[in-house]
Formats: sequence, C-alpha cells, structure tokens
Amino acid sequence: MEQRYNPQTIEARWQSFWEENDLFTVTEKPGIPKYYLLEMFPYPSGKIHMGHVRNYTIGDVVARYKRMRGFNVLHPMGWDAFGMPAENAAIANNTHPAKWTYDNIDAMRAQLKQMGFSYDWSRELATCKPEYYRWEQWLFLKMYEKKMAYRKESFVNWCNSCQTVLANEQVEAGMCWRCGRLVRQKKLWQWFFKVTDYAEDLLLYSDRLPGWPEKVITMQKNWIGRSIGAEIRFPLPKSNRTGDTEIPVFTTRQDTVCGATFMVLAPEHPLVLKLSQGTGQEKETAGFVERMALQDRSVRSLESFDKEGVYIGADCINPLTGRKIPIYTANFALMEYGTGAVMSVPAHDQRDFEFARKYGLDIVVVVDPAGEHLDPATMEEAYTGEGIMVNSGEFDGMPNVDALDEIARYLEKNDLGKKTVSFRLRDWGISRQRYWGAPIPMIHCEGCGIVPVPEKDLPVMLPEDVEMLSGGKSPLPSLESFTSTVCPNCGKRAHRETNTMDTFVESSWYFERYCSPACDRGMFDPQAVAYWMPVDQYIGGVEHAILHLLYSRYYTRVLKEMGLVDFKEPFTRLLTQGMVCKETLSCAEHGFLLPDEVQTDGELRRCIKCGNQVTVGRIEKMSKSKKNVVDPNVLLDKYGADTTRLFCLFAAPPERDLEWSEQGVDGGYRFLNRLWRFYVDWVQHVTAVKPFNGSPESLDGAVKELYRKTHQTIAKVTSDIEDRYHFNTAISAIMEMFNRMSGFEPDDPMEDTLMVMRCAMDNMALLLSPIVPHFAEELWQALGNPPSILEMPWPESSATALEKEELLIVIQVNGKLRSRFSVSADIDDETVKEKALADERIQKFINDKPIKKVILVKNKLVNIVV
RNA sequence: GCCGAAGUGGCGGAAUUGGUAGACGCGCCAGACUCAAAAUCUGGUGGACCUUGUGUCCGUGAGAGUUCGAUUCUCUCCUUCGGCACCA
Repeated sequence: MEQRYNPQTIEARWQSFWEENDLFTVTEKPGIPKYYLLEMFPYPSGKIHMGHVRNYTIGDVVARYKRMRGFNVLHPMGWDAFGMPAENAAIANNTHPAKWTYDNIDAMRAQLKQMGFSYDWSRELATCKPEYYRWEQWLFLKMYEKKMAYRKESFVNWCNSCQTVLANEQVEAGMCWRCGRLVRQKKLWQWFFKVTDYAEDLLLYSDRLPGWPEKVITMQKNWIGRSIGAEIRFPLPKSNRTGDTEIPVFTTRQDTVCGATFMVLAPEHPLVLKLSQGTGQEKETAGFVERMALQDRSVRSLESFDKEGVYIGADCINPLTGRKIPIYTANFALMEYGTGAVMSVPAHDQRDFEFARKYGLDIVVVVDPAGEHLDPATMEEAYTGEGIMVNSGEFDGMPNVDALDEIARYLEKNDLGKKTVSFRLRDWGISRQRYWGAPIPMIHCEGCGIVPVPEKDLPVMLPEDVEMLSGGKSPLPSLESFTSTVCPNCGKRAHRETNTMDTFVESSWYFERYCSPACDRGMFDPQAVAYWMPVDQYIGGVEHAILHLLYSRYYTRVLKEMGLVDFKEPFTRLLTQGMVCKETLSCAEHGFLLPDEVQTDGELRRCIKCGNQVTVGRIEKMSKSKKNVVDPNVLLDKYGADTTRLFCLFAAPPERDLEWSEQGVDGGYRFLNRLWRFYVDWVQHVTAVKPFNGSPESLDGAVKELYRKTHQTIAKVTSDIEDRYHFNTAISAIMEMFNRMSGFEPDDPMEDTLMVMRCAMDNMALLLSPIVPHFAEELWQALGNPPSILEMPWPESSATALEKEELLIVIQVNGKLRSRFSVSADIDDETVKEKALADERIQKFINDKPIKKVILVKNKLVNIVV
C-alpha cells in the first residue's frame, strides 16, 4: 500500500485488472437468480455530463451490490446513436454524421471506463448500425402486415428550424423541445403506430407497476387521458342537401344534452365547408377555416388565447329536445379529439358559456344546484357541479349523476347514441423528414401504391455516401441512388420512402437487444430474453416519464402480440433520479459566466473581463447555456473517479435534485484520504490475524463497542441500499463507523483486539466497494485478501453482535424530555416505570401533582402525565 | 386553472412504524503542529435567557386540530419546483 492516496494510479490499475480478468462479462446461468440493471443509454453528444455521471453511478452501486448478493447481474451500456444533433454538427463542422457519431462514442466510452462502471462492454450496441436497425425495419413490416403501422395524411407539428415533424410530446408549450422555436402546422403524409389500440391496457397496467414512482404513473395516466361519456348523434334537418344526415359528438356530460343550444365543429372538420355551401355564410366560413389552418398550434394554446368562431349557416337538431340549434366552427374545437364536434352546453361548461356570451347564444339551464334556481340571464359563470335535472322532460327532478346513466340508456334504446370512452392519447407519428435515422422500409409504386420492402431485402441501408445540405434538410429525397428502386410487386421503376423513423423507436427495444446483441436471426434470441427480461431496475431522468417510457411499454405489447416475448411490462422497477444543479454566475455586461471568469475580491466577486460585480443567481439545472456546468474530466483529473462517485451519492438521495458543491467534493476527497492514512497505519498490525469471528460476550469495553458498531453499520448500509437506495445515509453510517475506528484506543493490545479491528477493516472495505470500487479493491488487497473484492459475498450482520445488554430509556413528563437512564436489556416494564418515577429530576417535575397516567414504550421511553 | 412533490441550523441533508429534532458532511470559531502558511490533528458550533446546569424556555413554511407525545397524521393557507392545460 502506497503511503499516499493516489487515485489516478490505483484507478487505472484496477480498471485494467477488471478488464484483463473479464469480470463484468456475463452469460445466462439458469441456476443462478438473474438481475437486470439498466440505465438509460446516452445520446453520443461528445462528452458525458454530470447528469450521466450521477445516473450511472447510482446504477453501478446497485449493480455491484446485487452482484455481491449473489445475483447474476446484467449491466449493459450502449448508444442511442441516431438523431438530429449529428446532422447539425456534420453541417457545422463539414463532416459526416456517422463519423461524428462514432468519434463521440469512442470519446464517451473512454470516459465511462474511467469512471469505473461495471458494464459488460461485450454487449455494447449503437442504434445507428445496420445490424441493429435492420430488426426494427423487420418489425415495422410485421406491424404493417397487422395494420399496427399505417399511413395517413395529417396535420403535424412542424418545426421550421429543424425542418422536421415533431410528435405532440415533443412540443412543449407550443415550442420545439429541441431548439425552442415556434412550431407550425403542416399537412403531410405520415406513418403512424397504432398506440391507441393499447390505450386501455396501458392505463390498466399503470396500476400494476408498484415499483414505479407514483409521479410517473400519474403523468402517464394523465397523458392517456381516459374519459367515460357518450357519443350522441345530432341529426341534420331534412332540408340539408349535402347527403349527410347527422353529426356525432362526444361528451362526458350527456346529462346536459337538453341544454345543448349550439354545436361547434373543429375548423378541419369535413362538414364545415360542406354544410356552409349555399347558405350565404360560405365565404365567411371558408375565410375563417383558412385563417385557422395557418394559425400556429402554439398560438392556439396560449393562455391569452381568445375563443373565436363563426356561424357556418347551417343548423342541426338536438336529438332530445327536437330543438333546432346553430352550428359554429371555432378555434377551440380539436379535430383530433373525440369526433371533432362539440355539443355546447353554455349553462354547464365554462368555455361554452364564454362563447355563448360573446356571440349572444341561448343559455338553457338543465341542472340546478340543490335548493336553488339558476337564471341564465344573470349567471356569471357556468355551473359545473352536481344538482337536480330541470328543463329535460322526463328526466326532470332526477339527480344529474343518475341522469348520466339514464340518458345514456335512453339514447342507446332510441338509437340516438351510445356509451363510449374517449382517450386523449393519439397514435404515434413516427415519420421524420431527417437523414440520420432508420429508413422506413417501404416503396412507393405508381401502379401498386405502397409496397413493403421484402424481408429478404432488409436492411434498407441508410446510405453513408451523402453530402449534408446546409439548409438542414434531409439529403435522402434528392439522392437518386437511394430513392430509385424497382417495385417488388410489378418490377417497374418505383421510389423508396425517404422518411426515417423517430429515434424513440430505437430506444423502445434496446433493452431486449442487450440480451443477445449479436443475434443475426432476429431482433433477439428468445431464450436470452426469457432469461434476462424484464429489466429488474431501470434508472434514468424523469424527463422521459412520458415519451420513452410509454413508447417502450407500447412496443413491448407489440412484441407480445407478435409472440416474440411473453411479458407486457419491460421495467419492473423504475428510479427517476433528480437533476444535477448549480448556482449561476452572471455579470450585467457579459451575461452568464464560467466560474473561472470570476475573481474573488474580498467579499465581492467580479467579472474578470469588465470588473463588474457578479450576480450569484438561482440554483438551476446544469446547462451549457447557463455556464453552470462542471466537466467530469476536470473532476477525474483532480480527484479521481471514486471521489466523484462518492460525492454524487452523498450529497442527496437519488430521487432528489443534487446541488453541486465544490467544497462538498473536497470533503469527500478528504474522507477518502483520512481513511487511506488510517489503513496505512493499521494494516501492518492486522494482516497477521484473522477477522474476529467469535462470540461478542467474550469482548468488552471499546473493543466490544467497535465490534457492535461494525455490525450495526453492516445492517444499516444493507437496508439503506436494499430497501431505499438511500446511499447518502449509507455513506453517513460508514463515516460514523470510521469515526469510531479512528478514535479507537484499545485498553489492552490482545489478539482479540486486533481481530476485531481486522474485522472492522475488512467489512469497511466490503461496504465501500459498490460506492468507491477502486479504493475498496486497494484496501482489500492491502489487508492481504486476494482480489477481486467484487467476487466476495456481501457481509451479513450478526444478530448476536447487535444485541444490546444496556438500553437507554428516556423519561418525559407531559411529553417533554426531562431525564434519561440506562438499564440492562432484560429488565421488566414495571421496574422501568418504578425507576423512572423514582428519578430525582423527575421527582422535581412531578412535585406533588397527581400522576394521571404512565405511558411506556418498550426499550425506549417512559412518559409521565401529571 | 387542474394534478403532484417539496419546505428542517449559515449550507447539503438525517430522524425508516407517531416516541431523545438537527445523524453525517460542508462552512465557521478556538486550539495543537509550523519561523510562517497550506495540509493534518483536537475541541466547539440551532436560537434566547440565566443561577453555567445531566439548566429553563423557544424552535422542523404559517395557522388550527387529533394525541400522553406530531418534522411524521387531519384540515386551511403561503412559497418553491415539476407535469398537464381549451381533451368537450
């Protein structure tokens, strides 16, 4: 053991030891319980950031811990390698997306290896490789066969700056999730996956994921957005000449149908233009529809957004009252939800109420609150609560909650509508007008239409000999050698689909691919998947709570439907770690500043460029734009991987945000140094003895205390890791144990004493090994144990060592702590009470007040109520 | 607006089932070592008060409640963060 702790030397040494001995490569071992630990794979952006470091450190602790607990642990790593940044970088640096991506992968792999993570690198995969995406194309063909993948022309969210379509989930408050610019509407032919077929099942199973955070489940449920209601058909008058006879609407408030005084259609609704023909309103209607088509979705969703609409000149009939009601088209009606038509009940829906007031439409009250009468003329807002039916014919007098069912039944009986369920969830649009993605394996033939690429022709290779276009557009449509092909059906000239798949498709099955990454007969080897899947513990950022996790759950259902897997849920347990945050520094003139652009001048901090005072801003998520980032490489150079890992785990429990603190990192480094020096001093004295393994009864004094502390710490660290993943308190416990060890002054230097110390030192190394693995290996070896520590079983705490013969009893008077005393563990309750009452200081508090009650909590506390 | 999470010393955080609030670390203060500094080591460190004690009182965002006893349970409110937001 070196005199000085030198992290760089020992970390490099152990990393190569692990690699040379192939310690992280795993295979299926049917007799041994498996544990699949997965962290969300990174996009190869060039460098790992602190978010990755935290995520992967948490995962590595669990992987190493489970391994020591005897599990056959699968812990893979790979690259989510398709995506737009590669194209942008390629244009900016005049390189190729593939080269940029593979260079980044090499750089990031080296960084991850430096962190000492226990990955089975033999399973590494990159989703941009043909041997990966070929199977995704294969499944696409299967999905197309089963009508799970289909094409339709639809309005899509279009980001003009990224030149691409975005999924609803990729639009955040009307802005592109990636570049933050406004999203517009555009009509394009798109490929879709029929996620909505599984809406019900995905929702149902949300409640069968006990290992997932409640927060994520709630978000998914809200996203799926199931509403129970009715579809009601509103007839069109016989006089209408379009040939259409009715307009179906979806409502959750069929009890209020008699209060429906107008109808609202989405501007894109096919009946809008048709019905307005020849009514004199056609010009105004068409003008409105056109204006709405150009209006950005972002404007529509703004808070200040004004409800706006026009009368289309036609009317329909309220099926229950027989009343003729006007049809409007308005900007708040969505074509994608329900039937694209709304029955408007202004008395009982706030949005309809505002619209009715704005356009002077009738308001009819059909639900009165108990004991009250609403007057449409004086109402100031819609009444949406429960009440008693009025103005509804035979349903009058009925509680509206009962009318919900009764009216639904009435509608069904009279063939006017039916009970139904509507979902907020839309089908997954997977077409991207991008180059750097998996080609959709379809061919467009003038004669035969859409024809799938035959299975034997897979993969449809993404051509790598392309020139990236500076405008950011995909080069594929203009690449003759790619688009030009022959129709597999008729043999005539045809052209390929030039859209590529959303990269969320790749990340929806990579965890299955890891089970047999080299498999060339299918997506994966079914036996390997049967052994490893599902993932026992998945760890990643909460930003993927909806997108990636819902898609993966869906895709797994597709695989099950195809008979490829026999489970529905891919991730048994999910941990979403908090963000890594740090304060921002900024100066009035130069904006955000890096820490080394700031100099400390006494109490003040100044900008080195202009000398202005620096504002210390809020603690925010680390981001390049705010310059509040910490480069993992700098930490590795200065402190090494173990200190970096230690701080990430110690500063906060994993699900919470972590506030970066340079001083905190330093504290971790000092702890490791103290520990190192302690081992340097003690190792020579204990290598000759075996760890203490006898009965604690034969020990006493400080020696016994140390032995007990060792076992208490084993128990505490084990439960903190096993039950809660609270590594911060596990580390605290180890620090406490170390404080005990370093203050250890044995009364006599007997062999027992050395054996107890040896036991403490061995166990400390074992407890530390998932957290600071290189450091622990070094301690382990210095104690004369054979490497590797990660092959050792996790220590067990002994019940007899934990037994206490002395207990501290706390005495309260009226719930306030007044005194305490020690008793032997075998004392009976009555004696404890007597002792408490007899206590001098307690007597002082009791005086001669009568004792009402004495409460005793076994082995802990006595409370005397006076 | 709706849904959810969080609020504890100067700071990060602990208190796992209603039972000693503030573990552990950072920072700060004092001392030791040193010509000196750094590093290291030792001790102290929620606030107020006094009679300096194993002292009294206050103290977990605010206010109420349940309880012998509440950081923990219930209600109301405030603040911060996250998600959703014309979904009929």
